[in-house]
Amino acid sequence: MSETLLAFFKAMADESRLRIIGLLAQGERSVQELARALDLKEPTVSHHLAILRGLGLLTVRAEGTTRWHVLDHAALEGLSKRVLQSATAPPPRGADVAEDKLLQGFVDRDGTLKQIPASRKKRAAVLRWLMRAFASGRRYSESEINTLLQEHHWDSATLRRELVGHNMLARKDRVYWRLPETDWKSGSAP
Amino acid sequence: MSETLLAFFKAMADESRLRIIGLLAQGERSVQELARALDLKEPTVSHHLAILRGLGLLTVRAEGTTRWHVLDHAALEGLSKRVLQSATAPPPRGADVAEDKLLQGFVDRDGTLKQIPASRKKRAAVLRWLMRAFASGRRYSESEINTLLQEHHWDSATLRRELVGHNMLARKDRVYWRLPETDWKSGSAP
DNA sequence: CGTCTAAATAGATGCCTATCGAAATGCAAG
DNA sequence: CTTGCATTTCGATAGGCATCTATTTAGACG
Repeated sequence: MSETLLAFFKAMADESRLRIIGLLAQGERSVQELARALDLKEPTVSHHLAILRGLGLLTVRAEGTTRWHVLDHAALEGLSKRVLQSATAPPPRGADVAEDKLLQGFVDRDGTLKQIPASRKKRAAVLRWLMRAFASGRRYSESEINTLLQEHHWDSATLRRELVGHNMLARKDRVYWRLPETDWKSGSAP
Repeated sequence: MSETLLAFFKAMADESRLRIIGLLAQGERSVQELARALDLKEPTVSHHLAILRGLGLLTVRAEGTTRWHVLDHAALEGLSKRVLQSATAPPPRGADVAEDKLLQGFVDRDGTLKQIPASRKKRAAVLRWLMRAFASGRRYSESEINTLLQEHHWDSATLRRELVGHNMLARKDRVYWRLPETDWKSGSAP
């Protein structure tokens, strides 16, 4: 998934390949034609075409010894849409593998917390996930905290109390801040 | 325009920067935090942040000596949309500067030919633009020609005849092919 | 002003890859 | 089978860029 993202951007991050895409969007072209149009040698063009083929962006048709390449508009559009969606997606879930499955039960794909888990262990996992919204070293007002939490669940007050109870957030006066992750184990039950 | 496109893809074509974007999508982070999270040195992170700032993707807030960076979601989404639109756009008009203005009067943004120009000079310009759909060296059946032309105008028959009359397409039996551009000047009136 | 910390800049190094020439492959035609 | 052409594969080179160390700038605090 994420590999495709990187691969896609790397493929598009080259001027020659962008120009090739432009030409192949207009119609079929042979390697020769492309080489002449771009002022490159055939091996170079072949190299670029291989990369674009690897992403499934091209359709090839052999006619004798020459190969006619053309852009697969649908493939490009599809790939782009998927890439953009994941690139501009709202707060993504963690890269952890262990917790991820657990979270999928309680967190919607758009980042909405469907329900606050009753089980202490599961609740802790969800709270850890919520902590991704808070940077360490920064101080937050209570209203800031609520705004951030409400993006995931309506009951920001409960979540805020839970976070403090699990030693993930600390509070003094009306100011909150993130505690180091090493403290999170020794939570006193709320 | 096209520079922005390349710059955007180059900026996104790096794993470290993608991870930085991921982190800054969740909330504010300092350079230190990012360096620790990514296992990189501060100068490296600083370098990446400068590139992302250059594209206007980040918002920075100074607090003492530390700078809190955060992703500007709107900017990313806007840039992405624009980039994708131009990357997946239908048959683009020429890179010529001279003809381009002329074409804008007859060709819609989506590539539809609104009207076949009556003036011979303007008609020739439009026909030249249509020829971008045809590769040299390839042979086309009449139905292929019609299919390609109908993407731009319903009256493919007239367009086909005009293209032959202007020495842009040649015809023998029922097969058509593109003529070299040097022939296009000496058109015998249809 | 001197010191401490956070970040930016400068300069050096190493990896990745776009590009090329040369050689190999594949296909068509005599 | 041999010849010829279009393309791919191979190996080498060079330029770009991510990353590092070392240094400089800038703010906070006494």
